[in-house]
Amino acid sequence: MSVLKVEKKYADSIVNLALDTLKSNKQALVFVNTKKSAEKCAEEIAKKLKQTSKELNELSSTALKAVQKPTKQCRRLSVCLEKGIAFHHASLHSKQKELIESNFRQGNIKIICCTPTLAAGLDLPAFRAIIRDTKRYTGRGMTDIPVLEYLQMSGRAGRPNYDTFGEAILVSSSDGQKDALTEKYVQGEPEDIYSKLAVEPVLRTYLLSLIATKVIQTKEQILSFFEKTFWAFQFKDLKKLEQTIVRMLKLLESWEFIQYTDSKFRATVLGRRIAELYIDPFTAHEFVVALEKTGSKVNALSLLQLISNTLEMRPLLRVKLREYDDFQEEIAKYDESFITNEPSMFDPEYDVYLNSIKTSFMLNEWIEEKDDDYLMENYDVGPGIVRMKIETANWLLYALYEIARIQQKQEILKDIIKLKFRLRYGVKEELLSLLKLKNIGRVRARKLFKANLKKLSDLRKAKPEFLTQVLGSKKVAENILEQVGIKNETNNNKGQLNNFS
DNA sequence: GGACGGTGAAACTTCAGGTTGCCTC
DNA sequence: GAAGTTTCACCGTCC
Repeated sequence: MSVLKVEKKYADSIVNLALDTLKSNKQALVFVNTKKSAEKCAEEIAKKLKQTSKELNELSSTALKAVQKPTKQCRRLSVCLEKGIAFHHASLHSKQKELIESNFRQGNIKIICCTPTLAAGLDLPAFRAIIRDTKRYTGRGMTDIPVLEYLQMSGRAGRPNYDTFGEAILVSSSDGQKDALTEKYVQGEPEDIYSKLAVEPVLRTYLLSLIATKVIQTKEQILSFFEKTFWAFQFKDLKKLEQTIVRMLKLLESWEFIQYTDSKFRATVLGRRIAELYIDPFTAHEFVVALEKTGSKVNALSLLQLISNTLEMRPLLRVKLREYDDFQEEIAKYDESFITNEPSMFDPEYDVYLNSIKTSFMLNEWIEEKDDDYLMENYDVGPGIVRMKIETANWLLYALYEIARIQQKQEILKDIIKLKFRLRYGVKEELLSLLKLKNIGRVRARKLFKANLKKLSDLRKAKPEFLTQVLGSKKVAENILEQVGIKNETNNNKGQLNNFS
């Protein structure tokens, strides 16, 4: 085995490795364990570099403009990109992530400092994979990452079409640690894979799904089906397995998602729909209970908190220590809005409840048209996470809509649809009618509204020059006029247009 | 004496991630 | 566990 010599110009060995990689005109991925570390690491490397280019300047400014109002995260990224260095983690806007990935493939970006996002799935090979951290925070303090994950990361080294080999570098801080890391990761065996079927949310979801699709109907069929799974193979204790399944079946029955008649389990109408929606039956049950409770007294925040308090929305935004008192006060203030039961302050679930409140507040600010910069400053949440939460929330709202429809809760349906639209576009209710137009999002709609163009009929009467001035683009203005013009002529979708306003 | 500002050490706080899932209302 | 952030004690300066 040959020894790699790297010039120790700086105290930071990652910086040295990065510079060495650049010197040999290669690319590297640096894996670290927090988002903050990824950003810091990229900055440290970028600081040591002088050269930049026209392409990089353009890249830097494109990344900065990925969202309407750049966040501090966007600015940091932009500075790094000027030197051909990037960081990559889940908080980045998907546009920025794609930009980084494609420019790394093209060779414009030389080094990416990243969290494990880039380790799995995405095919983004580099000559070097530098693994700085092998420990990560997991609820119970710092723990070693699994060997499997180390293999994922080191597997990024070596580009099939460019290099005949690659280098995976595991960084240690002492000789003692070096030996321990070598033994555990380099020479160690990956962990066994465990079935996830035993996890209750997964089990109850599949159980309901199998019954709903009539794959299994009798108790015997159900047991024999699960006996053939990997879970049973691993778990071995069939008696206990049976107990768990029976308990789940009782639960699904008590929630009225399945019925037991003529020795057969059958899904109810509601149960079948829930299986199709693919949400956790527990979440569905929470929704059913909430709908029973509310009547028609709901607002956007009520619904947002209801869906935020589900397993599907996790991981939730975390209430930080210094925010603790604030959020407790907020709960008291908005108490009437919240449909879900507040756990006791001594209940371990209480923190989760507070987190659900924070998450729903963030989403509520989004539909009050707060921008990414504001959300970053006030909720410490990046554009990428915001979009992810919105998408999940949208899916859950659709599920809630379907459950409300089946349960004949007509009065709430309109509220849910309205909220879905507001969430998707991030707007107040007053903009909804303008959003029916293509090429009009939250920003342009707000511009139009401010210019007193509040309805489609206002747009029809507007002068093209004025519209151009308001929107700042002649092309968009013409396009909008065309859209309202066409709608005017066909004259058959007035009902649809007014549906949500 | 007291307000103010700078400094560094101690104390405190925080920490990864789309498994995919729905449909266009 | 380690990096980043806040708090706090201490000191010197100025009014």
